[in-house]
Amino acid sequence: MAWSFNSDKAVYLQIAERIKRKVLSGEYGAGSQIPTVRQLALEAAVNPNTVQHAFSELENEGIIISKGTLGRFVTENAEVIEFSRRELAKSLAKEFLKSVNELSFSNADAIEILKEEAK
Amino acid sequence: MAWSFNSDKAVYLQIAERIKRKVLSGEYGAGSQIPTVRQLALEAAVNPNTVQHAFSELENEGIIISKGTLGRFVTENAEVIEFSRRELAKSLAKEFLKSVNELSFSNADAIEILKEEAK
Amino acid sequence: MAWSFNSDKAVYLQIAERIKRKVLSGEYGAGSQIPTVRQLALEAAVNPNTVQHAFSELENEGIIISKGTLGRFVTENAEVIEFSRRELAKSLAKEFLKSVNELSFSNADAIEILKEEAK
Amino acid sequence: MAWSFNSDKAVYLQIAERIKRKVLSGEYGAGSQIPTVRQLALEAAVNPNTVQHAFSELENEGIIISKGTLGRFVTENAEVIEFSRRELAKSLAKEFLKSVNELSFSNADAIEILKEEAK
DNA sequence: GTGGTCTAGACCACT
DNA sequence: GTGGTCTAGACCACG
Repeated sequence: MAWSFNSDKAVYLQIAERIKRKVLSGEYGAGSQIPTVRQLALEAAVNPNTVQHAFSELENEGIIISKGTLGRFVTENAEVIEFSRRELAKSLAKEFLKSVNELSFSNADAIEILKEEAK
Repeated sequence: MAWSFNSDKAVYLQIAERIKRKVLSGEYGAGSQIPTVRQLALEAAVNPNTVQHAFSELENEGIIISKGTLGRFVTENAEVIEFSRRELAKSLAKEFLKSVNELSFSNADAIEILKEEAK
Repeated sequence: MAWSFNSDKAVYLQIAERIKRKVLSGEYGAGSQIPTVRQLALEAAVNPNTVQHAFSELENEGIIISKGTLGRFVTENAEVIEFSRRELAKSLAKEFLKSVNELSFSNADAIEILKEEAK
Repeated sequence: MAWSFNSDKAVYLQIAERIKRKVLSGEYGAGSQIPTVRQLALEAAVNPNTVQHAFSELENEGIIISKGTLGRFVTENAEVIEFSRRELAKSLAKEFLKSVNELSFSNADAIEILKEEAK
């Protein structure tokens, strides 16, 4: 379970983010079904509408697809997933850069430090 | 003010983290005085004991030094600050690596992506 | 006023559609402010959330932009508007084709009929 | 059955329109019998008088013919059907033109767009 | 049962 | 005041 929310981002965005990561990491494989609105609402202890809102975001990105009464599924379009995967990685990279820049490290420093850690 | 706490880490560690960043980023310069326990407790809307606990952590790392009744000050030992700065950057790098690894990117991929974003 | 809703499409989509047409037709010029959520909700006699939902759609398309407490504005990006304008025209053309096809007219017939009417 | 009515046109005209389309599209072939007033009234969940009114319209156009106690039938006069079919197509063309004109497209643009979609 | 839509009403921050 | 978020609860259609 372990649904904990950070207070400074909208809950529905945090839910969307988690689902997204599960999809992009492959935990939810292409074409596989996603837990229902009501299930997730129960687990996360939020209103079903909030989960609905989260799913809307992911549908806009094309990551998940609603098949009406059959439930929601991960898209089978590998390109969409690949694109989102790369975009997410890029945004993580930007975040990392921003953080180390605030510590007065240059971008070149950041790359050096990362290389060191990557060994 | 905007003090918001993430629910999955102890609050006192989160407070320590923030102060630490301010020191390492230079916002609180070497030798400069740090706001009092009461001030910070008020801003963060937490118990003064919690702030006290946060300070203990930073004192253990040698980043801040208590001068008794005069208050607390950022260490003037540049080496300590430099060391912590680098340690923090390393841990950020580790986090970044961990995140992108979860997206099925290799460390080499991570470095490539970072280089791309660093431009 | 005259807000009448068709029963076979979601109300929020019908609201979005109307706003969209006003933008694409130039009635709401680029950069101009759009009526507030509450105003439209009042005029249309629907819940503010429904209007909010409508606006979300248009924001996803990039047609309108929220400036937080200042209100919502038509995008100043002429390309986005031009693109949407053309897309809408295309979908109207498709609808027209579909309708006349159901009357057993060929696409060539449709073009002939249109040319006749266009004089 | 899914009979849904638009709120801005008289219901009897909407019913007439639907029956007319079924005739002109060939779903109701020349000379074939048309469902009874009662059947249609039931399906559409409206008062039989409303359906009666709709039939009157179609009789005036000569599209359907009442054979007293035997019921109502689609005219076998091919010219009448052909004429109505063309008139309906024309009015659809006018509607299409009007819509795209409102989007600031010229009639020539409309024809271009239609040709593009007709491929 | 499922997703989808809508209402009524509340609270928050201030792009 | 504004947009934004969230809750509680309802109804609908059936992908």
